[in-house]
Amino acid sequence: MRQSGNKYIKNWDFTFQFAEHGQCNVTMTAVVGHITSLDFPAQFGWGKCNPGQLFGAPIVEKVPDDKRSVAQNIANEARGAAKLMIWTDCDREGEYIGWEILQAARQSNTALTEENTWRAQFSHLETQHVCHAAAHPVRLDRGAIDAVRARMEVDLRTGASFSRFLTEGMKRRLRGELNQEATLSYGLCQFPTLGFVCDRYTRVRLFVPEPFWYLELETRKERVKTVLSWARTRVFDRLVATVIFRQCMQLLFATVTHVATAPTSKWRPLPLTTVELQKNCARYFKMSGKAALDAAEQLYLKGFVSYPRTETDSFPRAMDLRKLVQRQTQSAVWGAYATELGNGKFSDPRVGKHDDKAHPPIHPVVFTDGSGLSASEKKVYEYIVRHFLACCSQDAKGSQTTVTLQWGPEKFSASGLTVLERNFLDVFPYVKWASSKVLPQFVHGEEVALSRAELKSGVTAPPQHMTEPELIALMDANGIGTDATIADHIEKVLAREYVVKVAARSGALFVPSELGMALVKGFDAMLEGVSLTKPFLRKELECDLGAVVAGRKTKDAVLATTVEKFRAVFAVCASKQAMLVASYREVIKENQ
DNA sequence: GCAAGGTC
Repeated sequence: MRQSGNKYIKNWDFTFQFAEHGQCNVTMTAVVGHITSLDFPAQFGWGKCNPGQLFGAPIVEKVPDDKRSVAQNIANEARGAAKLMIWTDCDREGEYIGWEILQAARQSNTALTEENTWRAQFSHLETQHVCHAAAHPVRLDRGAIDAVRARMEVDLRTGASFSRFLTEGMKRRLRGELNQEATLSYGLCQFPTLGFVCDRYTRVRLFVPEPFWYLELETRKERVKTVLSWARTRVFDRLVATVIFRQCMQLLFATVTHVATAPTSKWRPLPLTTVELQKNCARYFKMSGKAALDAAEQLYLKGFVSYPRTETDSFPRAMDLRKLVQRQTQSAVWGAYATELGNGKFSDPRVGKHDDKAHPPIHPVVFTDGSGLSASEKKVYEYIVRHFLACCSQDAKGSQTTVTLQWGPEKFSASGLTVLERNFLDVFPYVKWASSKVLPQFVHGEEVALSRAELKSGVTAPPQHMTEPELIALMDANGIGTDATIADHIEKVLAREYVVKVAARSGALFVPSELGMALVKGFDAMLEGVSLTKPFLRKELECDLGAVVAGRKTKDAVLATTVEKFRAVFAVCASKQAMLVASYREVIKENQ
């Protein structure tokens, strides 16, 4: 092992027998994410050109200062190499990073080309799997490389142009009204994130409560009171409710039309992904998604848990999960449960539908009793272990009885649950599933006397303000950001003071600031038929990038149409900038 | 001073 010029990177020399190339002298080294970043040449820097020019400006690849040692190490080690083999994550970004590595290597060795560069395909680090990857390399995937390059260009051009436009334009026109220190940024991910928060806020503010009416029945049998709810749930017309109620009231009995008892179960969780970890830490521990991810990363660097950024919700078949369960038996808290699993209660985890082809689900690797960990690291470690043990358990089993009564023309029902086997629930206290009161024995066709029949009324409740787990779920569902960046985008809209985090008894809530609300209202007012505050443009881009990967579209075609689309949107915004300013003053006035 | 993506 030799040190490199970067303290995180070591160079390892060994020999290896490759199936295709025979015995080779190998140097294995590493990078730390992307090596290069896109930027505009100096003459297109901030304040040096009209922001609208950035849609057509040249773009250059730059090695940022903190990556110079990484690029230099690749160049040093590649000198004299006959072949290059890429072992980065097997996802789109990993493919592009592989291409960046090839460019860095070519700085010292132009004999290296895409023709003698090989790509190992692997998604976890089991020995067998890694050896198979070494023996069956493929080529770098041009489609994936092109797709990432297109994404980078679109993000840069749109982000830089709109951010400069907003920061310069808004501050100049709102001198004395807007904080002159502020940076007003735009990004294809941060604006939809802001949009979700504003949308919810507006729905809460504009909510008009609506009265509704419903029928409720009660029977008393075997001295047990059973409350039955209406099959229609509720109606919003008082007259309709009254007419139905009068009709029913002529009958003093209801008839049992259906009674059934069926087994039911509460499913154990799917193998843990990053998004799920962040949502659940936010929900159960009131941690921010960012704090949860940071803690998980620390745990990973200390060797306690697997790689924390993954979208995969199924374990590789070859993984020895029982061994991982066994390591948890020494815990004073969940050790007994792990021991039970080892003694025959182990069950193969459920198989989810997501696979990022790069990492397995998050799981504990090494046991720790938590000493030496921070408070958040302890919480996150315990969550990861309990989630993993729950995955390797059986579903909870129960029995559900449902009874349906016919009262005149209307149907009513009640159900009772008996939990028979708790299984994973014993190690996973975050999920609640409890037996309800046992229903009395109803018999099909039986006429039941009613102890109470009521026409009740209620009022619809407003939606609640946005919570962090809800926001994370919305971003995930709409393709805003990735497992690794969702928390960053939330931090970004907070840092820009577009969104404010308000403490509440149930956990933090997100509401837009006046500035955030003004931007969303302003952009929505300026534009027709296209929205910068909704997730659709990002989704369209992701869809086009998928087409590039699949070879249905070329990078240049996607870039041409996407950049043109944003150039046109930018032109509209630039011509209607007064509307943004008006929107800001309007929001301020409304709040006074 | 700008994006979003990767990561110790």
